[in-house]
Amino acid sequence: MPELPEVETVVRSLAGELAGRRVVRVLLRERRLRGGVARDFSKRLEGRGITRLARRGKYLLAWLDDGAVLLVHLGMTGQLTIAPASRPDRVHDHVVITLDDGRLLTFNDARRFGRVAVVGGDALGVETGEGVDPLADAFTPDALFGLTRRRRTSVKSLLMDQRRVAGLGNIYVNEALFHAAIRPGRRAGRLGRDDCERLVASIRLVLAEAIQRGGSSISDYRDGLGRAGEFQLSHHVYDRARQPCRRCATPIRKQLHAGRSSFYCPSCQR
DNA sequence: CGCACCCCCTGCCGGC
DNA sequence: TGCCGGCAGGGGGTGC
Repeated sequence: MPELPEVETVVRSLAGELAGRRVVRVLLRERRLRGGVARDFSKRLEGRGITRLARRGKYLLAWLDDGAVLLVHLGMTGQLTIAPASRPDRVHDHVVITLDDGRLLTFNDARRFGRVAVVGGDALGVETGEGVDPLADAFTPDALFGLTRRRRTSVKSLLMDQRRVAGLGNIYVNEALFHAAIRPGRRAGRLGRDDCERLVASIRLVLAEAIQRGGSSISDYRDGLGRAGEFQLSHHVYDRARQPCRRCATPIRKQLHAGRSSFYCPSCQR
């Protein structure tokens, strides 16, 4: 599921609900999430106030009033939702946080690839990585051009490497490369400045539209209030193998790159 | 450095 | 109908 637009949508849907709230109680029902949940997770959260929400790459950050940060990564199937106290228990509800207004903030994750942790504010960089956020001002054509120099890897692999660019996953890389008319398998080092200019603009545009439509709900994704997104209806290539290109009607091709499916139009993309 | 493979886990879908 | 293999938006590790 969740790439930058989905995490951003969760952040936006929860920001007003959580800012100023206090954590009353934490019920940790499953510690076997990615990396394992630390023993003191609940203790570091209980009694703390939540000051504000933010996003870094695919991480959701909730700043606490002691300077620490609750960090949530949704993995593939994670959902972080707020609901009335009357919400019944569901399968895969791994963390249930009771807030001071009685509502429940719940982390549900069928596959348990997600991660929750409380970390010191100064450890954020180490925990979340330092890749440039593609919506940040620092993500310029020059910056991307620099990242690609002397890189023999594919442009798709490079863009999905969270240590370099933080937030893009399989859906939005494929969509952005289609918009920029660049094939996923192109060697990063062979991109020209003009390619990087188009690619930065395409990434920004695709992400902005996706956020506007509330993200892509392929199957599991929901925002913080439980609502599905709609951007999957606007996909041009992702999960459209053998279907006609929306621009030229050529069948969309599916191909494996480093174990992940790539989708592209062999006519529009070069 | 780059990549081909593993792993982690559940759920769903299509084929037989 | 039921079973089984393959695949899925995530990341991490190893060995070549």
